[in-house]
Amino acid sequence: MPERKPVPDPTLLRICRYLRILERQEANTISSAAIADAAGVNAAQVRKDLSFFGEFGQPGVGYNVQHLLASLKRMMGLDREREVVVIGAGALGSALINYPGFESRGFRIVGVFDNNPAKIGHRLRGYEVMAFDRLAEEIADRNVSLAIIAVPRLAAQDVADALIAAGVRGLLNFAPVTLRVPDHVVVRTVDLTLQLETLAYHLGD
Amino acid sequence: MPERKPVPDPTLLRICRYLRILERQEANTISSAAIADAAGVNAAQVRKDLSFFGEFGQPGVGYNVQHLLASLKRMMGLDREREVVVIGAGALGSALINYPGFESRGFRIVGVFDNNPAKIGHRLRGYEVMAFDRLAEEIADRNVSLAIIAVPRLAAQDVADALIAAGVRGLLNFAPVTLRVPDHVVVRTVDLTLQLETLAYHLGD
DNA sequence: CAGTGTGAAGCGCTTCACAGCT
DNA sequence: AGCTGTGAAGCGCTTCACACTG
Repeated sequence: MPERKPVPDPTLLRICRYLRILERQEANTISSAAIADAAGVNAAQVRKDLSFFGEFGQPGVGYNVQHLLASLKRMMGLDREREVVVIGAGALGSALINYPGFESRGFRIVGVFDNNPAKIGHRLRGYEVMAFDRLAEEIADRNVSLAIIAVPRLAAQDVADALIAAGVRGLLNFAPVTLRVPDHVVVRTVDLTLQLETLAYHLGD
Repeated sequence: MPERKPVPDPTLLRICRYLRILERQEANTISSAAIADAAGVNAAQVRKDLSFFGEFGQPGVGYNVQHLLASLKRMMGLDREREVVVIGAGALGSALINYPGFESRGFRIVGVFDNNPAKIGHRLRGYEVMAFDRLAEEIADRNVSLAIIAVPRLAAQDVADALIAAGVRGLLNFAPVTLRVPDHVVVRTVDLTLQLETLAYHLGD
């Protein structure tokens, strides 16, 4: 039996933050109020979020940290390793390749691709940079379902199309463009400049 | 007369995306439907978003691209340069320093800081890496109001505190932690792993 | 007529408030 | 008493629908 109601996206993002908080926790038990405080949200929000996945707490006591952690990881699909490929071996791709947060959360980078002949074949932080024409092969061989797109804006849609054709079902896109993908593919776009721009707005003049 | 109603945050983010779309536009005129299509949103949404800042369109015709572009840039506070400092000269900070999207949108990096003695004094992509103890001085001298935090999680809050004490009012935070800041400071946290984790959820098994 | 601007309806997330459990 | 789980209220963003305009 899968989940009854679709889980709101904001809830998913917060759950991941709760995971971080739980991992840093020393005590055996934690209350929704404590999680909420650490995450900067309302305590009812925390309980509501958790309720999408089941009942984990003990009234009058709180949540067992280890139990909650394990349960949430499983529900979020984070209880196993996942293979990821990175497309684009420029400055950003290079930084992402050994971003510690990926490995430590079970995302294993199994391939780095670029179409710049000057980069192909060379090693980048321990990974051999491969040409685009090996994309489909590697993705199929290694059962990759997630990809990180760190290529220039104009190349992003083509790269996305190729990845999807090769069987990738989730894209983390760093190019400042709205990618068109079929329904069965999920895209998250992280636009680094966008965030700075909204900060500029809030500064006023 | 400033804005009447507070502009919703989702609207601000979308307006920035509309800016991108308008910049790539060749025609003189564009309709809300065309903008909406390019941005992947509803046309009414586009019109409503724009209406927070004024009336820019001509019924039966659409919007004058150049006029709308200039108006939105002004309203978003993006019609001038802004000085930014980057804290953390690791892989991520290094990638951000010459991320082309920043410069091209008027964000000028005027200082790079790190507390690693092995890095201080060295040049990184054209910038001299400075020690933390020069933070306050540089920020004051150069009238910096925005900062990018690209340091490890445990250092992020201290760095934020120092930046705020030095007068910075906007923080773009890449550390996976909820920063505590006073009301007059705005924080945007970009958590790279978070996005990947929600993708894992959507993959199902 | 094609397309904007907007009041009003719709919808979904957040917060409240409290019953119920330990 | 303390804290969870949740129906219901609250609130804000999104979408609709249409009067209005060139």
